[in-house]
Amino acid sequence: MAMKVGSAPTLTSKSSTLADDVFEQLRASIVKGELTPGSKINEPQLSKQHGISRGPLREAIRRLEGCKLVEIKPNVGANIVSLDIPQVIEIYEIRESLEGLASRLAALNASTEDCRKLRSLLTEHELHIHSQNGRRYYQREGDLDFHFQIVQLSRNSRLFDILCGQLYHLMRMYRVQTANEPSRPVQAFKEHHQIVDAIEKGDGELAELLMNRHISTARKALLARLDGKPQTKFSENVDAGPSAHQ
Amino acid sequence: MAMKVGSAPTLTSKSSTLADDVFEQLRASIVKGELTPGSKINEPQLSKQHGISRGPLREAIRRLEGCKLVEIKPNVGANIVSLDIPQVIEIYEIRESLEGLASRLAALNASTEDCRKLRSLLTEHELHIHSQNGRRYYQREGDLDFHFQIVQLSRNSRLFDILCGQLYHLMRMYRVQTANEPSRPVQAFKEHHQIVDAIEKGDGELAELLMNRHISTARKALLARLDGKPQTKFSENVDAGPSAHQ
DNA sequence: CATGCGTTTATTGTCAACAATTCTATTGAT
DNA sequence: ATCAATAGAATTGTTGACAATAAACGCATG
Repeated sequence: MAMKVGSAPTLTSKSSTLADDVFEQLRASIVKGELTPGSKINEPQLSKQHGISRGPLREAIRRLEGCKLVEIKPNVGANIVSLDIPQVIEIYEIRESLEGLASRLAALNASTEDCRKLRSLLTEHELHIHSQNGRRYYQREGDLDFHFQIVQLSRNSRLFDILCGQLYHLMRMYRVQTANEPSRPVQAFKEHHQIVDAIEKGDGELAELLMNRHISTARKALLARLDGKPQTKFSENVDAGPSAHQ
Repeated sequence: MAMKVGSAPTLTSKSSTLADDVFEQLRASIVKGELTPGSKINEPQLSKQHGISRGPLREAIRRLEGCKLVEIKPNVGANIVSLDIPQVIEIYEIRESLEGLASRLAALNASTEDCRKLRSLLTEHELHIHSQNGRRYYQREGDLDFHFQIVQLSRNSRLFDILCGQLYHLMRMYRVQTANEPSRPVQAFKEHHQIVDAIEKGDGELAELLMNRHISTARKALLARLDGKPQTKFSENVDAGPSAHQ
């Protein structure tokens, strides 16, 4: 089996509980697609793989349920969630509203130093836009990194929880599922800069409007694809076979 | 009869697990204020009170954590969340965005039958607005019932989860804490009707605008109170004394 | 009298075993 | 051969006990 499921937070870490550790590991595995969407969670198997008992594992699963990464049916078990396009569109609708709000608040709160960091993040992304190998990675993660920063600047902790604690993980998961890098990198990059422009000026309403448009564009692209391929359900292999990889 | 969000599932209920049952009970207790905000959760005590073991109880607590109704610190325990005014303002900001979205979507989706139900709900509320005893109840629960219906009509399941699964419970909790019925019942009532007007016409943008204003008004009222009383932290008695209620 | 330290107690974290339910597959009948 | 019923296996739900950590207490000491 793969020894290193999540990265390495295992340095004499005492202050965290087993349930919390395995929760983060499982969340990473789900988002990366190592746990295939739609597949069933086998508690005895998973507990053995992670070297823990079923007690903490079940608590971790309950946390995953809270993040909407698994769905639990009583007396049946938990399944890794599988997003279809209509559901992703729902998420985009919510992102549109909430990140618009975040941008407006960010424009009111951001210091000049904050804006400088945003710019540097964007210029860093620009370096990777035209390199082919960096393209795949930075178009996926980098985009969400930018949005992550905006949400932080809003200084609304609950807004942060909803977006960064739930929706962004689902977005990453979806993008890994479909191997879907944003289809319009250079245009999105320009829009990011325009949003920072508005934030820099402290123009909250403009920042909100631009962010709304920015996300709305992506949503409409997805909607167009939905009309094209009427029924695209990912990962029909709802199999949790033992030792799928080895 | 107004549909309740999570009412009695106790009819020969076989298909639910102990953890789920006690989760709903605890959520109700927290929202009603029977479990005082800020107080600590004692697992042995609670498990005895509910006649279950600590295993399912801990799973229930983990679900409560997902709803942001308790906060868990490793090796220390879980505390009932205590909302101060800035946090409630954060929630209002999010509601403003999300319920605006919900109203816009509702305007696109609502059938004439849906609108009729909305109207009947409002007329039912009107009956109770002028009766003194009904005032307290319907101004609290009735208001959220209306918003609940709007969210349902949006047909965005994830939006429903966020608002009705998290934020509304926190709102109820806060209103119970402060014994705070909305301060402007008749004006709010009018605004509700205007929102239904817009939904009936299928005017999504207007519905969104009106809902935004509607919630923004409440938020600003809260903000004014914040400036008046600079530091209002509810329930300073962060005590988990034995038999706190009796 | 306050303070720091060691002990005691209580609570949380974890585990392994048991009970209850669901899934699977074999058997038998039509 | 198809379907139903049933027996078996596997998985989930639940429990009580044990270990580890944090809180509470007493005591000695400066």
